[in-house]
Amino acid sequence: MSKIEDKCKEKGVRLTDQRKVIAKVMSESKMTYGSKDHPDVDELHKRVSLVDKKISIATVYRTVKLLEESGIIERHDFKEGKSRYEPSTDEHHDHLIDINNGEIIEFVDKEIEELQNKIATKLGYKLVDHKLELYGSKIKK
Amino acid sequence: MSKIEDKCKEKGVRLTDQRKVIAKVMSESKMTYGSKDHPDVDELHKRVSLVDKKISIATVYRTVKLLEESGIIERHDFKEGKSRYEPSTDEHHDHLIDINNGEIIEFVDKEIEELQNKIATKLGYKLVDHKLELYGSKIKK
DNA sequence: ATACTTGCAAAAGATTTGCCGCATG
DNA sequence: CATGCGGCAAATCTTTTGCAAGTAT
Repeated sequence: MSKIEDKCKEKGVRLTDQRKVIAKVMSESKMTYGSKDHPDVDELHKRVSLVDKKISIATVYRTVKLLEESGIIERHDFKEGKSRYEPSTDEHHDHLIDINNGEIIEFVDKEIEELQNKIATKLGYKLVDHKLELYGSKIKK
Repeated sequence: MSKIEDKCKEKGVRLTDQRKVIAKVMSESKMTYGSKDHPDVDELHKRVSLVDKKISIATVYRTVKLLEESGIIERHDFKEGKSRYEPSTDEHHDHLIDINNGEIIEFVDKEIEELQNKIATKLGYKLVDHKLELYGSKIKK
């Protein structure tokens, strides 16, 4: 059983056959496609279709929405017209996107997290969520 | 003549009647609607229509795209389905979005800018662009 | 004349939804 | 039985584009 399936049970999200396939595909995302994998709905649909070609793209849309609202996966809107998804992780991370080839590098930086909290507080707000994306090009050596 | 019109001339962007109206509306955005103003295309179209109701929304789309590519205005994709725009400023700033009412607070923080540069460099990238959005709720006193 | 702009409506791309049959508790 | 779920196609929403006519250089 996949990690995401586990989390669904914890959160009381009902697991149908279709959802199990989608959960499995999401769970195996980085394992199979590398740490830079952040598939969009179309890509997810292609992958689940390999397992069960009857699953419609509408179901994929409905499921990622459900999983996102349950905090099980995360949606990102990088500078394209569509959303990309990844399984939620225990430790929050941010993204650096290679502007030349679209590669996504994940990073964790405690200092920047604290700083964001400090800024929000200074402005009179409680920080609930945040988005930090760096866009850059590879330095050649 | 509006500030944005000025910048168009500097950059060699041709100024048609329609573009002048759109430039004016963008220039007066924060002056007229407050520092929290980041209108979307639909809102811009409404505002330019008050000046000249013949201007089509397609022209507004084409013009904001042009202005954005020229660096004269900036596009933001906050967590909604559509883009919002604001005139470019000399000093870079980021945004805090009130999750309860959608209000946008702008802020500048040198420290966080430096930190981002440092992170990109450490990862072997030259930082070209970045996006930082904080989402929070107002602290009551 | 040549190249750029615009308005209109149609097209496109991503996402949502109505309907209805099907599955599940 | 009652509620929720999934497939399909149609609808929606934002944004882009083809075309023909108009404008500027």
